[in-house]
Amino acid sequence: MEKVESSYNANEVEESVQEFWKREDIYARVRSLRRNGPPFFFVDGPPYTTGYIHLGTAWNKILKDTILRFHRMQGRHVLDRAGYDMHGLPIEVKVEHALGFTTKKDIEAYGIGPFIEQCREFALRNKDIMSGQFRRLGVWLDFDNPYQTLSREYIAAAWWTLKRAEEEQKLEKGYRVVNWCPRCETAIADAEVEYWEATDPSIFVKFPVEGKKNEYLIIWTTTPWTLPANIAVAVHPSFLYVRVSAKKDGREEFLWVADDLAESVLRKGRYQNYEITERKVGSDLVGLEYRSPLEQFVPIQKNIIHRVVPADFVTLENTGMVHIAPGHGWDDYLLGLREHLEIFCPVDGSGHFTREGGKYAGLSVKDANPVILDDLGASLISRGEVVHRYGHCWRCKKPIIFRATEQWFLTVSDIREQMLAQIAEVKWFPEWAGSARFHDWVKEVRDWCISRQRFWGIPIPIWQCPECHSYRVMGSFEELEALSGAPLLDPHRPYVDMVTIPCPCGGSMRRVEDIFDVWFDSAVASWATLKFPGVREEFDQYWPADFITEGQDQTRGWFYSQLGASTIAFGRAPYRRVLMHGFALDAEGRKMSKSLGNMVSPEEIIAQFGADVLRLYVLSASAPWDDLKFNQEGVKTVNRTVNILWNVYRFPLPYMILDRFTPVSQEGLWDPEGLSAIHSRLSDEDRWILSRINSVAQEVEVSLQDCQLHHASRAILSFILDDLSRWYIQLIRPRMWLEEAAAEKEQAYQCLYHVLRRLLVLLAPFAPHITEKMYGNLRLPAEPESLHLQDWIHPNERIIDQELEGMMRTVMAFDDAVAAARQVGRRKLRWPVAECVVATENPEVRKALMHLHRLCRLRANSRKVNVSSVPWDRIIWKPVPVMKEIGPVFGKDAPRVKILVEQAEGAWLKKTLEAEGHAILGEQRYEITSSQVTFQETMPDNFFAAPMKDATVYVDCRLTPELETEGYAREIIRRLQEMRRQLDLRVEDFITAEVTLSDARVYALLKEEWADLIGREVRASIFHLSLPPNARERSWNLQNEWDIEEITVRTSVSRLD
RNA sequence: GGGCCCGUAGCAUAGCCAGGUGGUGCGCCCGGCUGAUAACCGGGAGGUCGUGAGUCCGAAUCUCACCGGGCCCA
Repeated sequence: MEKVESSYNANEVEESVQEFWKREDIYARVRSLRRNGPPFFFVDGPPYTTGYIHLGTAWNKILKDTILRFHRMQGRHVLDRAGYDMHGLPIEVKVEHALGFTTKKDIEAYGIGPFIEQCREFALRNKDIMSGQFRRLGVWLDFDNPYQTLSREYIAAAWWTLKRAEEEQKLEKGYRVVNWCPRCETAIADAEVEYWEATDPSIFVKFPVEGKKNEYLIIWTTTPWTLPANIAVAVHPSFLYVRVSAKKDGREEFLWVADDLAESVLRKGRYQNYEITERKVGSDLVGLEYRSPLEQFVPIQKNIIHRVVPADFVTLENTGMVHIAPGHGWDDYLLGLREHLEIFCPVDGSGHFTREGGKYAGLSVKDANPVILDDLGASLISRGEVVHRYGHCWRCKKPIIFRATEQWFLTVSDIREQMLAQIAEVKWFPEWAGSARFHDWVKEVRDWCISRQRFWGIPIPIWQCPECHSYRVMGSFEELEALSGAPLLDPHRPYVDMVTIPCPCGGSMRRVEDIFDVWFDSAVASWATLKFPGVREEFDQYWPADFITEGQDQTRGWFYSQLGASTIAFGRAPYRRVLMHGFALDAEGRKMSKSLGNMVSPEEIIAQFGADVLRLYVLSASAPWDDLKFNQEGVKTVNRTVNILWNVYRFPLPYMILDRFTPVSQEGLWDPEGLSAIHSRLSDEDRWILSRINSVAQEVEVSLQDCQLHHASRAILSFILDDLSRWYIQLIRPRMWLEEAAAEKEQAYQCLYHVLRRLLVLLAPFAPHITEKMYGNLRLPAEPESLHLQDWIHPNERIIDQELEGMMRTVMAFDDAVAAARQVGRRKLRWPVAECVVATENPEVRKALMHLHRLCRLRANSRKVNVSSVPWDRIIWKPVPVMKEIGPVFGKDAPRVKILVEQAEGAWLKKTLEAEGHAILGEQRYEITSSQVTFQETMPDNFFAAPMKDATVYVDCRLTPELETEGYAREIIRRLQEMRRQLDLRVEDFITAEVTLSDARVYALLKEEWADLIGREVRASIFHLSLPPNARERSWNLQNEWDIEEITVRTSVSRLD
């Protein structure tokens, strides 16, 4: 053990600890220590390699690290491989930007090979940056050997999984409407669409009914560019529709529209008046044919037979008639299949009209909008704008469109029920994350479009013959190499695209050009991280995962993608327990985002307070599943508590070292059970703190098992602050100062050491640096070098004494009340008082105060602490006449009665009235009743009161010469100690000192009994107490003059060598 | 528009599932302590428990509606 001179400096402590971990390879040693323990298979949700971490990312890893450290200490062999998500559009977009590209054509011109090399380099570089940031948080995952979605072994797992899907007949090629990003020129999954408000045209258009003059169907749309692809109009079969005759600009028209909406539609179209000429339910309109208003601009439209079709999804909004373009909408597409409509999609991958788009060919859909509006001419009966939520590509943030294209799907809608059943098998924290939230999401799943028309990703291992159109799925590189007869050097594009397979039909199979949706990458993480299918043993031994934890946004993301892929491949969920955590928000409860400029960087907080404080803050500030509102004050508060912990730790060290203290040990190892032999001989406060540390251990253990990290961390923080620092340390300080060897001092050392060692174990998962630093200094030479090589210590329930803890709570309350009463009586705590009386009717309070009498006297600095029943018999009850009652009863005698009441003996009168309801006063024998008197409680002179729970505390603040003397003595001692400190003396140094008093009376009081004691207390070998004329003239190291209760005191101190 | 979660003093939170005087921390004001000291302790003020209705003898807690925030979806 060594003294710790400096106060807590987070970065100094943490840097030295991290350096120590690195130098001694502690993480590897911990892994090797737990190698043979029961396995705990954790899968790290892979962060995307953006190159920076934000508060939410930090929180995520801190949660993981704390839980994993807890399990390691319990002896579990924790599989803790970190993971990174390294493919996909965000990186492509970054690289495109760096190269100044705007379209896919630019990339193709540049060359896919060089392009993906840049992507790879970007991902690898950022992975390393992020690993460094995670390490600085104290996170112990295997960052030296993370799973990486771009690695060969990882890609092998993805290929294997697709083959499994094919075997299970869950892989399907389909011509379907998908979310499409025109900028990225690729399909994107439902999970990749972000919705926010956007302004679009809002138009009402009339479609001429075939064979009728001036008769029209009216539809509404926000996407004019889909009108060239219109095939049908949908009506609700049971809605009522009307044909109205309306006039505009003198011309009569017949318009079909839903009955309830007719008026608003006609007003929008500025029709002067209208008249209903016919009514029909929707089903009777079905089959009605109409023509496209754009047929002169889109020739193909002339050949299409447009008709009215029924659909349940039609609502009574706008016109009640819905424009259907099966090539441009999901509902439209499904309806098209059912009604055998043509799937017409005249828009290409970049969002431009094809030749089929007629006049609009070459225009982007956005640019086509105004042209189409012009071309509609009189068919456009109203145009406006609408602000609505619209989908955008979550990678490039551009608005998406819907396009019917050929894509590859996993038909997860087939296994919906199976997935729902698996969700119920998983243990969710909190429970509703699974039973409500995830369940509701999976209930609605559609088939998963896994193909993307991009470059940087896992190539989809499907080879197809351009001649006979048959295709084969490659389940492994070996399979491909065997069939193609060529080695596969890199499974990425463009290298893999060069590999061809001979087709039985005589053709040459080529790979389809698509890559996987990146969600498919991470979906296979739980087996890819075990190097499955390349290696089989670990998978058999560990899979499925014991635990994963991610943010609530991952419900639709990783929780789902893993479940889908795993249910297909293995028929079950790939995880057993899932903690869904919240989002990091700013102090106003808003989402942190770059555009709002309210991002909090973990690095800033670490620079100021250190990683341990950040960890404890995020873990204690809110329940893991609630959103975390970041609050700087909260961080400061945690920092204060950590600082106190440091002070609590360094305070006893000088004394322990001075006394050559050695903790109880067995074979050189500290013995956690070592105090049991002397437990019954320990003082109350010792047994209490031992009980408390076990109670806290119990709470921490139970809370951690239940993912209640906030409860666990708060219990520890409050133990440090309230129990250890504010109470136990204060109580045992006098014992530490004893000069001679004494059992009570030794016991205080033992107990404090025990509590600190236990606390370190509890706190290690939460704050791994500071605890490691403290452990390094407290450990015995034969013990492991690192705290993290120690086992978790389970609470010892035999040591927990609920009754004692309850009694101590009462004493703490008493302590507060005494301080309050003293404050009223203006008597400082340093000045002893003669007596404290606690008036109570609560037997528990009485028992606590009697039982812990010594502590009460010590804390109150009182000669006596007595317990009384209520009312305290020295309370003076001053009778106060109630004239409103007395007046009417006694009439003109009232003044006389008033005086009699005021002069009556209060205690007697109160007791009599309470017992009999009336009392007789004076020679005239006036009969007084309860309602005519109230009693004012007054205390004996010099007593001051303060309330505590179920009791009142009375403190006698009167000074006697004896008390006064001690008070002055304490004041002088304190100032001499202050001077020792100013001189920077060590605890063991001796001094010579002189105290000169301006007041002869006080001098006389002190001289007699206190001079020696003052000298001893301040470790003065030579000590003089004097009056001014007698002060010795000599030179001192330090001289001070003080004003103590109106007496001038000169103190002089020199160090004695 | 739908699902889930959250809304308690200036700020952050406990209590809510199993209804019965609303706790705690920070900040603020006042005081104290000083052999942990660029620390620490006590006291005080401060609350329509988002709003409104309902159930009940009794609602922060249960129910419904609405408002605000978050995540997800359409």
